[in-house]
Amino acid sequence: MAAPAERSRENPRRELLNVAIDCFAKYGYAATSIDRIAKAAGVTKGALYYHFKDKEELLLESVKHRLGQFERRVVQEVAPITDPAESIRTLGRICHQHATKSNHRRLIVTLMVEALDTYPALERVFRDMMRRFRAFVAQLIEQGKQRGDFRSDVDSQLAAGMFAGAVMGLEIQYYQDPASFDLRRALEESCEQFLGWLGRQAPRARWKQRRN
Amino acid sequence: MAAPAERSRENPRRELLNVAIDCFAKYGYAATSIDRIAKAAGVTKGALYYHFKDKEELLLESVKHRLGQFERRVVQEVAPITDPAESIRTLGRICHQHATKSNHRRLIVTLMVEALDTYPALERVFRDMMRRFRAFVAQLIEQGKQRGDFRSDVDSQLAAGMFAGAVMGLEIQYYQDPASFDLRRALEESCEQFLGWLGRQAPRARWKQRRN
DNA sequence: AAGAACATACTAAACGTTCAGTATGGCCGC
DNA sequence: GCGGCCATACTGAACGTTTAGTATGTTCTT
Repeated sequence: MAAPAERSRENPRRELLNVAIDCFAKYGYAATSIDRIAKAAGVTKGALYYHFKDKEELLLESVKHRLGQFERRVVQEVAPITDPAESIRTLGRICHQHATKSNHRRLIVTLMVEALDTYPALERVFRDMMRRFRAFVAQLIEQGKQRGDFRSDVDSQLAAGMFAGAVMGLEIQYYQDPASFDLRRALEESCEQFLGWLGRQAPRARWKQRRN
Repeated sequence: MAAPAERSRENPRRELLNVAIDCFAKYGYAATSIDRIAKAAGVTKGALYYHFKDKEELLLESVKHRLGQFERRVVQEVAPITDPAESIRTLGRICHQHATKSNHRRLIVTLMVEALDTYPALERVFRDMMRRFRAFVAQLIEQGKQRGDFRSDVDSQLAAGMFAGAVMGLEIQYYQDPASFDLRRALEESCEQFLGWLGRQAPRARWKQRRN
């Protein structure tokens, strides 16, 4: 047997989960049939049901796996940084990596939208995740305020939501049109825009001497 | 006839399309069965297949309807405005309205994500739409540059993508967690952040005298 | 009475899930 | 070193359900 065979035979469950993650990230939940995962893994449906209770278990484990990896990575990379602005930039870079070099972010974004009003369990997982994410960013912003780096008149929670939104929206445009959308530059500039906004003086009574 | 019956009996096709739009916007394409639309409309499948060829025709008409309305509304409201900054703000307000008072934006965002690598026809529709949207915003930014309102050292196309991304990302967070996410404020602040960024002097060599 | 506007009843395919059976590899007494 | 013994890791077929789509019957309108 020349071996078109398959991957490392040790821990086949993990192997199947990886294939499932790829499928869910690319096609979403509904459009990923058990057969599709099986075919992609070079096995039959039975193999999947040997290792997993049902399709939902596959899904939830996929999500928890990628979500956990992403969040651990964020905490681990941001924790040692003392400058909040640099923390924000690092966050942007991690998201970029996990949106291009791996499919962490794509899995999250895709399933998060699909879950809306459709898969309550998933919906809760992602809602909680987003709340954690916003709380994490908000705390970074609070640090920046206390250091005097950031304006004190911004709502940290709101600002965190704005950051999270920018990242997600850019990612979606990239997934949808990678040929004509430069995710790296967009994310970098968005970070700088965000930091510039946080760093400026309270911008009241701007635009006084307007031309029109 | 006292008539608890149903909506305006005139143009039942339009009626059914409206119901379909609501379902697609809320549940997406795959999770919306023909029976679900029929039940929501108070009819049976027969009625739907009498007026529409198949599910895909229903979908494409739904999308084109809402997309057309949205784009016409944008052009119509923005056209008479001479100040590009005010145009951007208006764009933000329209998106807010179409994300909260109606389901235009939700339909677009939901189906756009679901279509990724799954429904090629839909994918094209949305990819083209996003390109038009970015081109439209980019042109507003160009105007601002020529008026001297905006910095000339930003890539208009890139900036347009950043704006589009911010809007989408905020909307998703709102759909997912309306109780704890204030879309109006987030959109307003994001517009101001964006305009502030466009309006400032070229921000080179900032952060020279840093504390840390 | 005839056609438009449906409802009802059905077909066919896809899909998730179950299950009986099989191949393979390690282990253990002998 | 070999045959029984068992666990792991599957295969392949079948079942029940869901769902898009169709065929045909029914009612209302004019």
